[in-house]
Amino acid sequence: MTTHPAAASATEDTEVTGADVRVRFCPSPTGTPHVGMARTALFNWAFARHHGGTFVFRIEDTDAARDSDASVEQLVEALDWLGLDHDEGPGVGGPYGPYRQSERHELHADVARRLLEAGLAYESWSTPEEVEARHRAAGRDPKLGYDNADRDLGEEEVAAYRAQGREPVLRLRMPDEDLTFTDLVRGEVTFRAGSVPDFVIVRGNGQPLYTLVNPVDDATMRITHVIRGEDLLSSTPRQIALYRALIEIGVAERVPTFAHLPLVLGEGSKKLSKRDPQSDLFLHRERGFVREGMINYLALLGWSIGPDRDIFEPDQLVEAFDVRDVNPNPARWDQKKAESINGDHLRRLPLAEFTSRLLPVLREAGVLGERSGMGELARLKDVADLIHTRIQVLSEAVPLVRPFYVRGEELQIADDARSQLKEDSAAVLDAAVAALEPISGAFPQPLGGGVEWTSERIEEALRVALVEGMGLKPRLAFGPVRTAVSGQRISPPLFESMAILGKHETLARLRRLRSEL
RNA sequence: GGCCCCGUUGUGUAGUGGCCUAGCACGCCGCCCUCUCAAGGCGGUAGCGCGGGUUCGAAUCCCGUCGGGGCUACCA
Repeated sequence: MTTHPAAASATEDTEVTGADVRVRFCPSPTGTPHVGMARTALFNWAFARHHGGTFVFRIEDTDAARDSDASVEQLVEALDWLGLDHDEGPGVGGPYGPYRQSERHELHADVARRLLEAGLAYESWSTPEEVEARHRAAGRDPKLGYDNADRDLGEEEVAAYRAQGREPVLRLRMPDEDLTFTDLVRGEVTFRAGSVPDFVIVRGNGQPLYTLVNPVDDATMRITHVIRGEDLLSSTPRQIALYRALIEIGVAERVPTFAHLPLVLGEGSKKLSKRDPQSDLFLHRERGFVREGMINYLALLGWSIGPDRDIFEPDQLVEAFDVRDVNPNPARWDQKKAESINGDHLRRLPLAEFTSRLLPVLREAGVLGERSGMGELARLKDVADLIHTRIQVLSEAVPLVRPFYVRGEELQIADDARSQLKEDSAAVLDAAVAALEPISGAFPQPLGGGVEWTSERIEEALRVALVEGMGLKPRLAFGPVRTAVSGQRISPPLFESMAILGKHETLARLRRLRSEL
């Protein structure tokens, strides 16, 4: 992986390191942010931060028909959420701006003209139909692509085409030699001479294409490492050829180092498509992924921090990350693993922090109002403590927390919980009420203490009454009580829940279910 | 079809000639803990695609083969 090929030129063999590193994330703003895109951004960011280099954010809005401002905003929001801060970009500026491709047309047009003047690019008049017809006539595969037929046309031929009113595209002349480069992820990669035809860099209508604009912007922004998805691997020989041409006309000073990240696959083995809901970064956020969990899982898609560990914080990723360690195998998105990782991060959060991350989710779900009083928030912290180890994504907190914020009469008793009740449930609930009645529900005294309504007292009283008194197995004894208190078959710890609800509310719930039996 | 990439348990990975009777994590199964569910602890399940070499010795090197994937636009 570190073996060096006979370098095509010195500028392709020397890799920039340390603070001179400049990488970029340059999505085209179409649609909503994709997890594969987020992973690409993450690795670029981690690489830059690890080396103390520069992370550039550039909007590649080359395709006016598909690009949208809404998408640009979502991209920014995604980077923001993940905490992938950039040093240069549309919002923050920088010495190599502008950072929106659509604002760089003059540069692109100028470079195209110079390429043409230098004879490195040429005007091409063939239509796709004509190319295909020529292949057929020669008995070749019609799907071979452009045949370089317009490379060296004579004056009269050009004049004839022009007389027909045709508008030529501009093509870059590909070198007639093998193209080899060292990919930081895959090692040495070689494309055979002649396997890549001369490609279009400017449309007939004068519009420059991605094939031109992307390397030109990278070159002029002095990008040193191009870290991107494997789907772009096959366009690398074209870009290297273009870079060499740019160096010749003085636009680029070097060919950057490339690193192609493995694809992110969905279920099965197809590339995770934009249509797949699992590819939608914001859907995961809505489901309750936290930044730390998402970054951790994303990083695991092709990389690992060590042989016996896979939970780490963003700063530990930065500390350890090297794109050379990225595995070239395609990685499958595994929702279960992703949520497990997220659950680990949730548990790592201090209780106060965990609680505050829960707050917006609970408000969104209508469990809490937009404005909460001190009492409501204090109770939330107690409840959060009970569910802290019980959820993997924040949205799972909603059904667990809701019972603590409704009044007894509004509490929904789930069907599966109700159907589990036995004939003796009425007697159990009666006994529970009788056992709890004597415990004082008084509020704590100013200096603390004096509280009798505690989980310990509650548990003790119920055990004596139900387990010892009625001779019931604990799970049978507490089942009906749990249903009455939470409305659920499974709930946070029962006695602690009752302590939080308070005596009045607890007894009301027990009596209510009792009355329905 | 052409070009290119990839191939370790179901999934993600560790592994760069002997430390590998292949480690870790998720998943799955079981046990412990236990008021339910989690968390936690313990144990189990399952893998080097295949075939040839090279070597005293190969998951690791070479060749072939099979399989999967990407690209193949006047999209990005």
